Amino acid sequence: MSEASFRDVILDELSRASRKMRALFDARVKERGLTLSRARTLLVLSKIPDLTQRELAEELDIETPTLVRLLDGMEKHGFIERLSVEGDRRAKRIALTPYGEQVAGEIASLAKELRRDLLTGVSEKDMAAAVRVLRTITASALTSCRESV
Amino acid sequence: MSEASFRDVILDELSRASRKMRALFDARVKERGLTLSRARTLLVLSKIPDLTQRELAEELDIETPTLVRLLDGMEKHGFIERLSVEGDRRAKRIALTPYGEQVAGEIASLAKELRRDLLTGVSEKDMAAAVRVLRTITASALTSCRESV
DNA sequence: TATTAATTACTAGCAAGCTAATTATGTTCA
DNA sequence: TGAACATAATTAGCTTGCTAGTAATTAATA
Repeated sequence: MSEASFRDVILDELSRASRKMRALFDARVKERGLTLSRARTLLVLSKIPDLTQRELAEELDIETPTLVRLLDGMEKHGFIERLSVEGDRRAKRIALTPYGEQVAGEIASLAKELRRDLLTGVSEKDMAAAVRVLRTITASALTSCRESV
Repeated sequence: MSEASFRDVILDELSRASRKMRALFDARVKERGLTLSRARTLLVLSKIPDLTQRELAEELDIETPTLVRLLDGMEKHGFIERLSVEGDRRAKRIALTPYGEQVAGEIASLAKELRRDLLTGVSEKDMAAAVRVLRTITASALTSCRESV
């Protein structure tokens, strides 16, 4: 029947799924001052302490200016602190506050719940294929971007 | 080796791929005043003329306030016009300008190029699986969202 | 050592996306 | 008819994301 090929729709489906996922998670956690990005950040920070902003941005795969504003919000909400780095007065290391630590603890189960809600019925095989495709897209985007420089 | 399960990383990979795709396309077309969202909008408008904003938002699967600002920008760049709807003074129908029409024509090949660059090496089978997964995520997000209301 | 390079975080400015609330207009129905 | 309800576009306010450019500091090198 008259369905467009997967190739034709996949990029659209990609951004759609990404938006819907974010909207759902954000709606669930907004009362605590959380968002998907803040949750991701808290998770990373609880696993790898004492990252500088540069390192944290790399870990999250976002640009440093994006992180600056993300951290501004998180600092305002009392999740994190910016601390100085001895030996480099330019850098700041990001530390969880006790409150941030506590919230980070709760996020693990929220993330689990999100995965359960969004991925039930998805076979392990499809999941593997999807991850392959997503990684290809990411890698190719990077390559194409560099070529045009 | 010690890689996290696909289930654990897929949502992260999803938002990453989406961001990289957008960044690449935006970088490619920014000189013409285009963006990925504007391009998508132009494509829809060239296929289905005379949509109202409400209908267009539905077609694009975005909220109407998001569309308002999207159209503001596109109007400013001369891609589209807001025209009145006879019989309903609340509504506006969106029309391509001649220039918008011309740009819409160019977008088809830009989209093709994007798909080529991002999806080479991806098997049709993986593509199908990925689309299945993405649609499941989108549908489940909608369901979960409605449940919590 | 002094100058040049690179690096770190930041600001500014833009666009996209969301929700909530508003205004104007249409529709329904008592 | 009038009152209540529904709908279309908008505004306001928030977050995320990007690029480009800046100030301060550090590293490298002539």
